[in-house]
Amino acid sequence: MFTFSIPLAEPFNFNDAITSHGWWMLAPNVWDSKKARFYRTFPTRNNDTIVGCIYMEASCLQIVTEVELTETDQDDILHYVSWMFRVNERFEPFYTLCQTHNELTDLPMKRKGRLLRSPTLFEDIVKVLLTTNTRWNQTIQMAEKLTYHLGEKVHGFGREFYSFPTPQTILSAGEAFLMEHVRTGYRSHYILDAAHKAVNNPARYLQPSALNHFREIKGIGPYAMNTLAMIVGRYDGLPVDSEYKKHVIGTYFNGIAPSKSELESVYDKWGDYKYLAYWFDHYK
DNA sequence: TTCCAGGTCCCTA
DNA sequence: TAGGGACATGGA
Repeated sequence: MFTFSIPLAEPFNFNDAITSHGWWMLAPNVWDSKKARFYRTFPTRNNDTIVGCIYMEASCLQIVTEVELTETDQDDILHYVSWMFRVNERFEPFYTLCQTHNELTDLPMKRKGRLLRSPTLFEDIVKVLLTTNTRWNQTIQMAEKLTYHLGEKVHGFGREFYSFPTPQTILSAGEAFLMEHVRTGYRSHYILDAAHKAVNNPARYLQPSALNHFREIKGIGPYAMNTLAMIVGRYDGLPVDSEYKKHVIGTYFNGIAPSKSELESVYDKWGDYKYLAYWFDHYK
C-alpha cells in the first residue's frame, strides 16, 4: 500500500462532501459509508488505470493506492482529488450569507456546502447529459453501463473497478454501440458530440475557464449549463428542471405554478450563491 | 397502453 | 421570440 496526503487549509466534513450531491452513486465512484472510504479509478498519463482509496484523517485527505506511482502520476492524482473535493474553494462568503439571512445556518456550522465533482470535466459533462429527461435510477444505470462496456477493468482493494471511458474510446465505440449497450438513447448523439469536441479542441471545452463554451455542446441547455457552472464553482445560476419546479412550487407557492420569472427569482437574495442555497434548501 | 422523468433541439408562425 | 412536437429508454 502506498499512501500520500493533501493537507486541508479549511477542514470539512468528509461524509457530507461526498453525499451532498448524488454523484457518489454514479460509476466509477464507490462509497463505503460504514468505513468512510471513497474509491474510484484515475487515469495515468500512459493510459493505465489506478484505483485510489480516499479518506479523511487528521485534517488531511489521505489517498491510498495498491501500486507504487511515479511522481508524475502521484501529482496528477493529488490534482484530481483536490479538484473533486474542492480543496481550494472558499465557502466563507456563502457561510456569511447564511448567517446574514439566518437561513441554512447548519451549513457553516457543519462546514457543509461542497458538492462532489469528477476528476475530469469530460466525465462531468457526460454525467450531466445522463441526468437530462430521465429518472435518477436510469442515470445510475447508464453510468454503470458506460464504464462497464467502455471503461478499462482493473482490480483493486478486493474488487473490480472500471475506468470512466476516455472521449477517444467513446468516439471509437460510436452511436450504435452506445444505443445498444449503454442504453443512452437519443443522448448518445450528444455524448458523441461532447467526446468529439473534447478530442478536437480540449483547450476550448475541457477547461473550467471554458464554461461559456459548454453551451455549444449538443444537449447542454439551460439546466445542464447551470449544473456545469456549479461544477466549476459558479453558483449564480439555477438548475431549473422538473425537480426544481416541484420543490419551489410546493414550498413557496402553495402548489400553484407561478410565472417563469417568479419561479426563478426565489433565490435572488443569495446572489452569487443561488445554486447552493437552492440545493441545500431542497436536499437539507 | 399511456405517461413521463432532475431537457433540449428544431421547426413554425 | 415563443410555442410545441419529437426524441430513446424503462418503470409505473
